[in-house]
This record gives sequence, C-alpha cells and structure tokens, in this order.
Amino acid sequence: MSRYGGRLSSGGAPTLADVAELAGVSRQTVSNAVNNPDLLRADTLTRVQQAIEQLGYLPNRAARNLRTRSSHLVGLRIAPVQEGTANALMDRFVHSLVEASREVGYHVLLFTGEGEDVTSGYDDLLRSTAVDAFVVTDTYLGNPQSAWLRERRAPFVAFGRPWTDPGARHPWVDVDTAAGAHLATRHLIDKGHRRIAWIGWRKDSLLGEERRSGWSRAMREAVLPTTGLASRVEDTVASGRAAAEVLLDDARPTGFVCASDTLAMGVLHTLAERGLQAGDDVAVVGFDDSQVAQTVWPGLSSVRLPLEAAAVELVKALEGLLSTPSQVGPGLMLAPTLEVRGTSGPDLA
Amino acid sequence: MSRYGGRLSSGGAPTLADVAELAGVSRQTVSNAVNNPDLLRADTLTRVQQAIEQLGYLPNRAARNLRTRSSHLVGLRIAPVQEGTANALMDRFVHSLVEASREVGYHVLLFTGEGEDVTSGYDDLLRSTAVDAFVVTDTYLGNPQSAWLRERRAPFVAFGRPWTDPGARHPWVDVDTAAGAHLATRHLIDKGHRRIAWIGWRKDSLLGEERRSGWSRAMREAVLPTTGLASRVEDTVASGRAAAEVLLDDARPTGFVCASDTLAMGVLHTLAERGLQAGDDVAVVGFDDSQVAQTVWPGLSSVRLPLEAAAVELVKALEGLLSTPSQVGPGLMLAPTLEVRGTSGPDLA
DNA sequence: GTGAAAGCGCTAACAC
DNA sequence: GTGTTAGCGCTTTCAC
Repeated sequence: MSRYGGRLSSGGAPTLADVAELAGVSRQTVSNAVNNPDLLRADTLTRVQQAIEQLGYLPNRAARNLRTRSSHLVGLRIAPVQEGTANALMDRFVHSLVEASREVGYHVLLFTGEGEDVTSGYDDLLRSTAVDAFVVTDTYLGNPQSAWLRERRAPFVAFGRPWTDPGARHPWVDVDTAAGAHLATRHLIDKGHRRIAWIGWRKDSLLGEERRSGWSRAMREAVLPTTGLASRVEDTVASGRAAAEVLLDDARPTGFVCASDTLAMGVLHTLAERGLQAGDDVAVVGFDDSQVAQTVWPGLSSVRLPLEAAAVELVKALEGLLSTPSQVGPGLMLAPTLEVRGTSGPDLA
Repeated sequence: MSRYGGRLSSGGAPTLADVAELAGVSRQTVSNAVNNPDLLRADTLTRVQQAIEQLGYLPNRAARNLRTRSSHLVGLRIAPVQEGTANALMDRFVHSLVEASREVGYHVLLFTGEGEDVTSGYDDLLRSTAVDAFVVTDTYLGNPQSAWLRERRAPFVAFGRPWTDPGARHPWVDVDTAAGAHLATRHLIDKGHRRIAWIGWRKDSLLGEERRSGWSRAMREAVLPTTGLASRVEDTVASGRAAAEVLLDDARPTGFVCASDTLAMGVLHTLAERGLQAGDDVAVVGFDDSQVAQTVWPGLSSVRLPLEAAAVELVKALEGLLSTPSQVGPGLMLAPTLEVRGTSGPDLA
C-alpha cells in the first residue's frame, strides 16, 4: 500500500480518474474493477488493481453515497449511563455490533435522544439520509419508536421483541430471559434450596414479568412454594436491599433470584449488614453478568445474555433487510447462560 | 413539520429544487436560506422557510458532504470490554461525546481496531473520507496512532496527553490523575490513617507512575512512611487481592489507595476473606468511580474522572481544529474529584 | 469487455 | 439579494 508520489488531479486524495489515467483505462473500468471485478478481463483487472495499489486509492464515500443513495451507516441510539446501578449491557453489545457491521461494510453511527422526544433523533438522521437503517434497542412497552419507524418506512432491526405491537413487520432478535430466570432458579433448586425468593421489577414491566415467570415455573415444576416469596420493586440497589430485608424477615428464603445484578447487589448489601455470608448463608443469583457481578466478592452468579450473538444476528438481519427488503426476517430468540460464582454457595446438605 | 402531499421531483425525499420551486426562488437561494440565512431578505427567508417546513425538507448529507468535502463525522475507536475488571470508562465518555458533538453538528462514528494493527481502522476511514477527524482515547506510551495520524495530516484530538511524543501538535485533554491519587491519599490521612498502602500498575505504565506520584507526594507532605507500602501489579482483581495479602502481612497498613477500582475490588476480596470490614477495619479508595464502586457494599470510595467535561472540551477543540486548523489548541488538564463512600470508613480516633 | 454520457443533490464562485 | 453556471467523485445506462 505504498503512496504514489506523482501528481494527482486535485492535490488531495486520489480519485477514480487518477487511477484510470495511471492504468490507461476509463473511469468506468476502474469502478467496475472495484465493484464488479468479474466483469473485467484478467489482465485489465490486474493492471487496474496495481494502479489502485500504487496510488493508495479508496473510493470517496460521499460520492458513492450520493450516487447509490445509501450511506452504509446504521444509527444506534445510546442512553445515558445509569449511575448507581450495575446496568451496562451496551458496552458489550455495541462493540460486537460495530465489529459485525464492519464485516458487511457498515459503520455504526451514534446518536442520543434529545430529552423527551425519543423520535426526534431518528427523524433528523432519517430525513437527511444520514443512515441507511437503525438498530433499535429499547423496545419496552410504550416505546413509540418501532411504530414510528414503521410508519415512515424506515428500515430497522430491533434488539428486543415487539412486545405489544401487532403490526410489527421488522426483524428482531431477543433473549429468552424467562429461560434465564428458570436456569438460575433451577440452579439453586439443584443445590438443595427449597425456599427461593424472587426480586423483580414492577408489574408494568413486561420484561420483568417474563423473567419472573421463569422463576415461578421452575418453582412450580419442583413443587416448591412461591407464596410470599416474590417482590416487585424499582431497579435500584436500595430497592433490592429493602426487598431483601422484608423477604428475609417474613419468608425466610435461603436463596434469591433477582431480575438484575443491580437488585442482586441490593441483596448483598442486606446480607453484609446482617453479618450473613453470601453463598454460605444465603445464595444469590443476579441477571446480566455485569462487571459488578464479575468483580464483587465472592463473585455474583448471574445470568449472562448472549449480547455478542444478538448483535451478530441483528447485523445479519440488517443485511437481509437492506439487500432484499421484501423478505421479512422472522424474530429470533436466543438462549442465555448462567455464570456460576461464589454467591451460588455450596450444595446444601 | 407536516409532510407535503404534493408531487416531488424524484418521488423520494424533497430536494433543494423542490423547495426552490415551491418557494418560487432559485436553488441557490434555498441553500443560502439554510446555510447563510442573513444573506436573504427577511420576506424571502420567511417564504423559503415556509416551503422547507411544508415539504419537511432536510439537506441530503451525501450531496453536502461531496460538495463540502467533509462528512461532519468524527471517528472513535472503541476497545473491547475488559471482562472481569471494573474498567468501563467509555460509556460515560462516549455518551457525553455524542451529545457534545451533536450540538456542533457532528456525529460520532464507531470503529474497532482489526486485531493487531491499530492504525488500519484509521487508515480506511481516513482515505475513504468517511470522517473529518478522530477522537483518540488511548494515548498510552508506545501507541503509534498519534504519530501515525500526524504523519498523515489527519485532524485529531486526544483524550490523554502525548506522553512521550515531543512532536505532538494536536489538541488534547487529560485528567490530572496524580492530583486524584493525592486527593484520595490526603482523604485517608485526614481521617487519621498513618500507614497507607499504594497498589498500582507496573512500572512501564506512565499513567500508573503518575498516579503513584500523587500518593507518594501526599505521604511525603504529611511526613508519613512509604517504604514497603507500595506494590506494582497487573490491573486485575486477582493481582489486587494478592498484593493486599502481602501488604497486610508485611506492612500492616490501615488504608489502601489503588490505581483502579479493579485493584480496589481485589483488596475488598482479601478483606472479606480475612473477616475484616472494609471501612471499619481497613479503608480502601479506588480509582475511576465505576459502577462497581457505586454498587458494592458498603460503597467503594473512588476518584472520579470528569469524563463528561473531557468530552465537551475535546469537542470544543475539535471544532476549533476543523474551522481554523492553524490554531494549535494547547493541552488542557482537568481535575478529578473524590467520591467518598463506605470503604473510607469513619475518622480514626 | 470497455468507453462515453449523464446525473445523484448540493454549494462555491461569479454575474446581475 | 438573487440567479446562473459549474462541478465535487462516483455509478448507472447504454453504445460500441
């Protein structure tokens, strides 16, 4: 990839015309060499490729974008960090999304919602043809962006199923978190626990209810009690701690399964305050496999979401969507795994 | 922002020509209305703006980019998440960077380094004119990208000072982490601690040595001993734990200041294993104010870097760089703060 | 298989 | 102040 020392057309980066001149062909042939190599005769192709190499030519994106009416950019809206929580799924997801996108010739463009109006960021990007498509990540109930994007015929794929949108036609990928909660609960049952509490989110969270169903199903299957063992609170450490206090006093569980690592950390607070050993005295399993779960003593067992795989699948769906828009990608449900750490404790006698 | 129902030129999004026709002016006048409004007469401007509003017109980016030879995109390389550590500075930084960029009309484009060759990702983006500039975040010693970018006359700003690059001409913003370590150490001294240990990084980390200097200066100023109280290890929880064990056995410190929350978590592991109460028995202060520090019991005191401010300053520098490239932005050093939590413990008697 | 012509939508430079 | 002209670098269409 040596730089050509000669005179270029505009003094700036080499263009198609520069390559064409050097190779002694027309501009069109160079374009074909780049985009449809099999259209050229072998020797012409070689000659053009040498010229490209020599000049260090790379197609100008703006020109290509203008001509092809596509930017090869996908938009991703990122939410602010929730300080004081363990919630940080985006890092892993974003990195994987960027890598997977690059492999199919796309780049990820970030934007933020301007305060209240979630759709404003999408609108600008869409109407100014800045991105070809979006990756939507927060599809929780009541979020208008899916329906909004559909109305505008904006191509998008979603991480998260269309919970209540019956008209949804877009490809989506989601994680079966009920299976995750089931996995976590089953894990504690297998260790000998009989009274396993659930700390989840408020009832209006469909995702929370789904996770809860995994716990209750596992308990039901094992013919274990659930009455008085469930709590629904906000997703904060303080709420998790308070819920754990009440549950420990009233229901005497020997294990906790939580809808998030944030809530699980709250449980660990309560245990620490009462001089109880997480793992030895009371088992705790969280959700999301956050860095917090990974680094806290003695290691917080946690359900790990396959974020990397989700991103890869989303990019696949995106590729299909943009190449053959007619084909409706079906939804894809991925299975989470369980990371077993110290707070699972030993097998009970 | 109502959508115009009428017939558009190409059946797609409205263009400058559509607006011009509707407003009864030339395309150039519409362009001026958008980019140099004060060039128009008030009534013309109003008429054009109404037409723009009516059509829901937004300039086509590709066309504008091609013409102005700028993409209004800045590239940011993101590294994979370091699993098993508490290190996750990027989330806060990226969000702030995206917001600050948007306010000056820029978007952030993400890319990843393809394995070994750190510069390859930059090269492609640069030569294909995909981005106008870069934000470089890992300026640690030996990282070739600053020098590489300078050679290619690629505009960039750096989060992190040019540690050893004497030829550096680019604007940069950094955090005075020596001041942070000093703050943390001083905090423990003020609480009555006399034997305060340091757990930092290996000697070849200039950043690690800088942080260490904050500790040693604070100790020296207070005429306190440092001999045998410092440890240099890798940035992992296990290393922090091992270092804490040795230090507790050999040097009997009552407090620890660590170069990262990851190392501090290692100290907490050792304390928990020995039945010692973090805060009450031994004080611990970390670095980075990670979510781990915020959620772990009883709260890990930690030095907080002003990442949001750093991002804002970088965007300012970027703006200056791209509008008046001649003006060399000087380096800017920001001061960290200390988040005091439970592991600081009570004041000693 | 290769080349010539046209034009994507916009803005810089100039004329009026 | 406003309109006209030209062209950014590329790809699509159609001759040859």
